[in-house]
Parts: sequence; C-alpha cells; structure tokens
Amino acid sequence: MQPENEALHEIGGMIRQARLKAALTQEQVAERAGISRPRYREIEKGTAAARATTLTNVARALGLEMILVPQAMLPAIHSLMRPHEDEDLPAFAPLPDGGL
Amino acid sequence: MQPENEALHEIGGMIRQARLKAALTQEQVAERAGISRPRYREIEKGTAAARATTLTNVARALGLEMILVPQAMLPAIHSLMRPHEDEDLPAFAPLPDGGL
DNA sequence: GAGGTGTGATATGTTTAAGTATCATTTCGC
DNA sequence: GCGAAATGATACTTAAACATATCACACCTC
Repeated sequence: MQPENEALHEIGGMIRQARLKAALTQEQVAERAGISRPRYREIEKGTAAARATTLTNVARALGLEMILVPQAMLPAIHSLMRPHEDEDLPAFAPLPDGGL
Repeated sequence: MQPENEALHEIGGMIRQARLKAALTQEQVAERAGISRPRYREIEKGTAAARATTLTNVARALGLEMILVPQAMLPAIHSLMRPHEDEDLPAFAPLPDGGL
C-alpha cells in the first residue's frame, strides 16, 4: 500500500459511513454505482483515487451529491449540516414538556 | 470527440467561469493544479473526465472546493449561493391557504 | 460442521487519464 | 504589417483507474 492521499481517506470514510448508515453492502453500492466491488472497496478504503464521474456515481448511490462550492461558503454549509449543538441553543433551556 | 457526459460539461463550464472571473489563463490554472494545459483544457471543455483528485486540485486553484453533501441539502445550499431573487417571499405575506 | 453472506485481498488484462511535444488560429500592442 | 500571448487542437507515450477472476477469513444459522 502506498503513501495514500489524506483527502482520499476522508472521502472514503465519508462514503463508508454513508453506506453503513444506509445499511447497504459493498456489493450493492458498487452495482448501483456501476463499478466492481474491488474497485469500490479501494475507493472506500482510500487507497486509490477514483475518477470524478465514478465518485459522482458512488455518491449518488448513497444519497450524496458531489458539488463545487466557493471556499468562502464552506463555513455556512458546514453549519447547515450541523444544525445541532455549538450554535445558540442554551444548554439548559426550559423544555416545553418538562415533565416531573 | 466522444459522446461526452453532460455532467462533465456542467463542471467544465463552472470551472471556466471561475477561471475567467479570477482573470487567470488556462496555463496558470493548470500549473497551480499541477496538470498540463492540454489536460486542463479538456477538463474545462468537458470532453474528458478527470480524476477526483485532479478535479479537487483544479477547484482549489480557482478558490472552489469539491464536497459531498446529502442530496436533501442541495436546495438549502443553492439558496445560499443565490441570495438574490427567487426567494423573495415577504415574511408576513397573507398565505394563500391560511385555513380558517 | 456445512453452507451462505459480507468483507479483505491479490493477480492479470484492458481502458483511459495525463504528460510532452507540436502546430494552427486569434487577439493584442507596437 | 509583425511578434507575443492565449487558446484550440492533435499524436504519441506512460501511468493509473477499472473489470474480471480468484482465494482467504470472519460471522452466522441450520
């Protein structure tokens, strides 16, 4: 195994998490994406770079979409993806149904 | 020239617009992205699929970032990128079906 | 413990992305 | 008009993505 690009690892990890979350097997995703299982496995593992078109197909097979966005927008997008915590919710706000 | 994927065309067009907006030559972007000008030209024109890593490098050379997002989030992201018109519903407009 | 399923892993061959080199065309300023 | 720069375009070669096939290992259930 080679030095491997770090970005490939991140992409692979994200792909894998999406697959597990969707409760799909490697074979199922590979077939949906139109690639072979060994190929999908390497993409998920991050040991080999895929083509942009292949990565797009894999992403779509998992309900994801590959897009290009201005770097300046990244923070806003990330906060969109994490509406929970870290924002403005008071940790001890009076819950509506504060039962006893 | 081959049948060409439609998605490649869209990506290429976006890349090209970003380049022109940044007032950079093909050669400059190609060098920043670490690829040759003929290769960059084909990517911009959409006649050939690039690797995901290559596309990432090209995008970054233009101030863009390639990311994977849940498909359900696309509308929200697009409205982020188009703060203009189209989303101009008055906040307190009389709703058409305010059932009463 | 035999069979089925999901995954890890490798070998071989084909396809294609990408580099280098080269030439033609357009658009500048001089 | 005449170079210089930017782009369009192609041929030839190399490196890598991808398919196909195959084996091994873990986990399960019967």
